[in-house]
Amino acid sequence: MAEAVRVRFAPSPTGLLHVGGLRTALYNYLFARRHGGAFLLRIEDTDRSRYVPGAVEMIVESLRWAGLDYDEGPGVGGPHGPYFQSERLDRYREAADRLIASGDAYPCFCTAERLDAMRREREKARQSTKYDRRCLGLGAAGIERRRASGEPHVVRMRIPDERSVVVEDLVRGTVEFSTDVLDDQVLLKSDGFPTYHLANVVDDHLMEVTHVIRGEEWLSSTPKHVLLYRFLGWAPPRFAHLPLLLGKDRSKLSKRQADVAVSDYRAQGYRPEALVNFVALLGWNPGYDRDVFSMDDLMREFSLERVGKSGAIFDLEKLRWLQASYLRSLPREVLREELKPLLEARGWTWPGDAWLDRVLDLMIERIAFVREVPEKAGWFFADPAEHDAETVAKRWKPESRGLLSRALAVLERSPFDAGSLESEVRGLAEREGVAVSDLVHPLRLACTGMGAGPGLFALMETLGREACVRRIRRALGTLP
RNA sequence: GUCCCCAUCGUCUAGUCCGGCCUAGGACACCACCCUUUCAAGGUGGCGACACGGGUUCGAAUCCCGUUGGGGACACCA
Repeated sequence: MAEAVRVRFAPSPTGLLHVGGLRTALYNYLFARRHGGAFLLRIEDTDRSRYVPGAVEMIVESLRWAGLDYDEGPGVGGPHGPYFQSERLDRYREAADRLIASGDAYPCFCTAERLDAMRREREKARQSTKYDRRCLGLGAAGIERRRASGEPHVVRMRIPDERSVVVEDLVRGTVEFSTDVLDDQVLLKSDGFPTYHLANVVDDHLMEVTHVIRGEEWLSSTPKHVLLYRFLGWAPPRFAHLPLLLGKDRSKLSKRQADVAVSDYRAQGYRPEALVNFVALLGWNPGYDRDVFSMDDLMREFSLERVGKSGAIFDLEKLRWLQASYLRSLPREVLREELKPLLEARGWTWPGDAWLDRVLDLMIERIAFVREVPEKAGWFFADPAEHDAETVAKRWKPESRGLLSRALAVLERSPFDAGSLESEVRGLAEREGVAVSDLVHPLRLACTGMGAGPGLFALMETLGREACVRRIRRALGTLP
């Protein structure tokens, strides 16, 4: 119990970081931080055929963006390196040799073709498709001869007969497997690279990992790992298998069902705090009614005991809500600086920072992403190209034209602050004997081209007299 | 097919370990109302679930068994 907690996130560099991977990494990270332990990143690049150049950098970048800094791993080093499995081949080879020597593993010369044929046949006969152990009986001399002749081979673990293997899982409790459903797993491939199972066990031991926190898809291969620890004479780590993240159709979340890459969400403008908060709540809860958590809060509160067992659908609605609320909590300067390049990209200019802050103040309650300012309120920056047809149909009445031209006359002389504008317009409405809204709606339509948006008087003040007068004149000219 | 896991509102979930405090709580979404020049934001309220069947018990969302449903794993991929 006094041992220091060490956990790891161990992705394979086959593509972008997946939101499911982000959650796994997050739980590992939070668990480490909560217990004052270490969080390591290890790259499981043992399948050279699936290796994607640049994937490591993309994964690291996504983790960094999300605020998950690791204590040991690529780029930061550490006492248990290297942190790329492809650079640790000698360790796996050594472990495999030990297993062969103890009789817990054996070389296998069967070709992929033979294995295929065997599995097909067995499947037809409705038998288990486990390896038939043809190479288990090979004598030492035979093995040596075939090895010497350069015949390719793998190393398989020898699953003991008729035993049960118990996995004590921190989230699932005791799970029991019978060894006769376990296959003689390949540990070392013919190219000399280890499979996941061997590499994972060897590295977790060598890196002194105390808790293996990973997705539920690994639960069924855990008995093999437990056996490997036993064969090697090592104390196994504690296991915690997290419920899966599901797509809308309730199957394991994958591409095609939604955007799954962390970078997709980043590109759409989601805040890392929102994504992290959202994903943290998919499978974990604090035990009391609260759903907004900063990373610090999570570090303080997280515990594996409160991780659930059932899969959670990755449904974006709550993420959008979190996103909007995080956006509103951001300082104006941050929003402003993010907004500038978006405006520049459209060729729009503005009077200065203070003015931009006013725009932001008027828009902040109405957006979830900074990019929605130019998308929904471009009229702050450029005269509207047209007037929204639906609004025209709904708000532009026969008497609107006359009302608007009289309003124009008033506005040309009125002081242009929101308070004065409001009392002028209200005064006019009273003199005309109409409702304030009969003036407000046409004015909004003229000034913004739209039927919805920030309060009219504040918006007009921000726009300024010149722009408002120009737009009202233009509306008078184009509207029926 | 075999093995393993899971099962409370549409979604995320509390409650399940240690049965009564649960006429099942919260959040998102949705609906209504309030605020209001619009749209939001905010406030108030509403809609809405213990998969099913058997037990055990004075009493079961909670324990047991079964059924059904869903998911995962069964590669020289991780």
